[in-house]
Formats: sequence, C-alpha cells, structure tokens
Amino acid sequence: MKRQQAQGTEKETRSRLIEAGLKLFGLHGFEATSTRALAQAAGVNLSAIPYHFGGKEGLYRAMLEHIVRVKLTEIGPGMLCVMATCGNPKAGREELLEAMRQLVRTMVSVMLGSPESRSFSQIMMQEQIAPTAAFGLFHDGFFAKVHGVWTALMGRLLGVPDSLELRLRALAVMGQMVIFRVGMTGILRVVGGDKLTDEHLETITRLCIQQVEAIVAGCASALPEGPAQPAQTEAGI
Amino acid sequence: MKRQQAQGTEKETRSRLIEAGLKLFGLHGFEATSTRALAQAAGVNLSAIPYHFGGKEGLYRAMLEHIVRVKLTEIGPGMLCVMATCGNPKAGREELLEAMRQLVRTMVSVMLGSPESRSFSQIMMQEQIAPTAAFGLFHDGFFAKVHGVWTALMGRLLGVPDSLELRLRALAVMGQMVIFRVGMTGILRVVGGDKLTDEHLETITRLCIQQVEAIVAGCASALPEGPAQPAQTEAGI
DNA sequence: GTCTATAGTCGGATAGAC
DNA sequence: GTCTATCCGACTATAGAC
Repeated sequence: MKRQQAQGTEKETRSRLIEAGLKLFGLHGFEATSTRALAQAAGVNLSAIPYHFGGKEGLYRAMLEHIVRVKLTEIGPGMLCVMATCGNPKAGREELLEAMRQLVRTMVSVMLGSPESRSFSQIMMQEQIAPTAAFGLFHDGFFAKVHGVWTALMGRLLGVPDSLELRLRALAVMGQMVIFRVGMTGILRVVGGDKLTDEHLETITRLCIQQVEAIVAGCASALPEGPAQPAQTEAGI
Repeated sequence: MKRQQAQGTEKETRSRLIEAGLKLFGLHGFEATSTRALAQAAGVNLSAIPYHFGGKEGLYRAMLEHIVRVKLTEIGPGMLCVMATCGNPKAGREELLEAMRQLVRTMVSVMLGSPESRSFSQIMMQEQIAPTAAFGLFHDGFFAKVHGVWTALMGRLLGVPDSLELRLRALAVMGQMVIFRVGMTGILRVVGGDKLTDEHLETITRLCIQQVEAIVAGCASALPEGPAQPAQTEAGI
C-alpha cells in the first residue's frame, strides 16, 4: 500500500488540489486551512503542494485564478450581450428592460443555482472580509466587470450619464440579488430546508426583476426628465 | 518586570478579552485566531482565557453574546417604533413610509457609520460562511428580528399578508443596504479612499429610500389591488 | 514526480507557584 | 486571579530515497 489512493499520476494532481482548495479555502479561509487537509481532500501527497505551487499561498492564488476564469466564462457572453445593447443608441426601452431581465436571471442562476457556486461565493466573501494579496485578481477580473455592466444598464434605463451616484445605485440594485448568496445560511432558516429549491429561485428571480423595473420606473421620473443620453462605463469584458 | 502591562487587575480582564476577540475573530475567523494573539491584544496573560471563559470557544461565544446585546440596544428602540406603526391599523401610508425611511437611516448608520460596526459585520459574515455552534445566537437575536420588521413593514406598504414571497421580497429590499457592508472592500475601490465619507452615506441613504419607495409604489400596483389588510410576523423585539 | 521522514515553529490547554 | 513553565499535538516546508 505505497500509494494512498488511485491517482491520475499526471498533472491531474494540480487540478485535484485546486478543486480541494476551492472547497476548503472557501469553508475555512486561507489561514485556517491546513496543507494536510488540502492534500488529504485532494488524495495527493502533502509534498505535492510545495512542489506544484511553491507553497500554500501559490495554491491559493492558482485556485483564485481558476475560479475567476471559470465564472467569467459562465457570465461573459451574457454580459457582452448586455453591454452591446447598452452601447447601441438605437436600443429601445423594452430592449433594455429585456437585457436587464436576462442579467438578473444570469446572476441568480450563477450565484444561487449551481452547487459549486457556494465555494466561489465563500471565497469572494473571505476576500471582502480580509483581502489577501490576490484580492485585485478577483476584483478586477470579476466584480468590477459585473458592476460596470449594471452601471451602464441602469444609466441607460434611467437616462443619466455615468456618475458616482449611478454607480452606488447600481450597487444597491445588485444587492437585491447578492444578499441571497451572502446571507444564505440565515435565509435557509427563514425558508426552511437545507438548500434553495428551484421554486425559490424562480420566485427570487421574479421578485428581483419586478423590483428593478419598479426602480427604473420610479427613480427615472424623479429626475429632470429626459431618457436619452447613453452612459458609458469602463467595463471591458 | 513581572506584569507585562498596566492591568485593571479586576474582571476588566474579561471585557478586554472580549474587545480583542471582537477585533481578531472578525478579521481572521474563529479557527485562524490564536489564543496567544488574543491575550497579547488584550494585554492579559494567556491563561486568563481558559480561566475566565473555559477556553477559546467560550470567549468566542461570550463575545458574540456581547455584540448582539450591544447592537440590539442600538437598533431596538427604532425597531419597536416601526413595529408599533405596522401594528397600528389606523397608520396611514405616509406614516408607514416615514417609518420605512427611518429604518433605512438606522440600518445605514448602524451598518456603515460607526467604526466598530466593521468587526460586528465581519463576524456576522464569518458566521454566514461557516456557521459555528453559536450561529443561532446571532440569527435569532438579531437577523430574524430585523428581517421580521422589514417583512411587516413591506406587508403593510404593499397591502399583502405575510407569506414566503413577502419575506423574500423583504430580503431583497434589505440587500440594497447590506451590500454596502458586505462588499465594502470592493466598493472602496469603486469610490476611492479607505472609508466611506459622510457624503457617501447620505447619498446611499437617499438612494435606498428612493428605491424602496419606488418598489412599494411599483410592486403594489402589480397586485390584485387592495392596500388594506395588515401583515403580522413573529418578530418579537 | 511522488513518496517518507524530519526539522523547526506554533497551536491550545494545564499544573502549580505565588 | 495572575503568572511561568511545560506538555503534546498540528502546522508548513524541506531533504533525500526511489
């Protein structure tokens, strides 16, 4: 019994460690996750971590790069589509609203739907609480892009140019969806059960869409009036 | 040099440790915080932790009980006032809206205003990511109460009885404020600076109030029509 | 490239002096 | 009630066999 587990014996070792890191770093944070636990969860030898990644920190960074890449692949096309609509001066109100609805569906689905989204969100939250050296990787690679799309979309829907206020408004709007991820543990106590059902997700999607529609309707009318000029942001997907 | 620091030499030791726990547990989480770091930050001897609290876990629990009590004192009166308005069948629309505005102001102020709110939020987030045995303490003592108030208020404003959908809607509404706390690190990169200024807080408060008003206006009209029957929730402050 | 063995450090808890 | 000294287990990383 020399080898502890059946192993791919190739550099599958790397991906197994990244997978284990995704789970354990998310659950316990960077410091509280031991290399022993990582190696055991991945079914590889302890020494594989310094060998392949130069150490625990290298594994963490590789894991972060991995998930940012994966998540961006999931949402990238949808965001490009929305940005295209926002950048098109001829896009009508209904077209913009439909782009917004699609964006809400994507966010709810990506954040709450897939089971692996849990680990991703946990790591994002860990980074928000106590940012590591790799925080910029997540922020520039993911958060800023999503926020940029929402800012552009809200700008068009409200008919206002880019501004700090618009960006804060976009954040508040995103918050309606994000809270279901960051407050998941408490929310499960409210709705009962140990995971959100598909029915819950549909209700949440419907409510969020309805509320964002109400916001763009109610807040645009509070402005000088003029749903015209497009807002440009720097989000380069 | 027997004594390392000037010490209160009484059971001030307990409160010094709780203060240190609030800071360090919030920053690094339970597991990643060492008793040595706690003792040093509090300026007390390492053995004081097992002596006064039975161990690291006891200190964590005592710290959690402490902050839940403190935060509830901060927001309790305001919540009672809102609940009274919600429970009053004669309360008019404008009265309910004013209660909502006050609730938004309180939440923004308590979550984002005071400097010590940072540690509190960090610990709440840690518990959401990886709940400890003490999670119920925070959930029942704090989160459920705030959520209950928002649910009751939204029920009255929308004129619908309590339901799962209403509770989810209340969560989404709360998310507009909560995101500025949980996403603070990323948001500071958006607005620049290392803390939110008073001006930012005012803008955020104003935007949130305006958006909640838009939501209750826009979403009530999408219902069978009938802004009458009050919604009761279980929130017993 | 994968393993064992081990170095060197730090973790929480306790015993017992005062 | 506060201190020092200490136990013993767990930690990351490395050296070197294969």
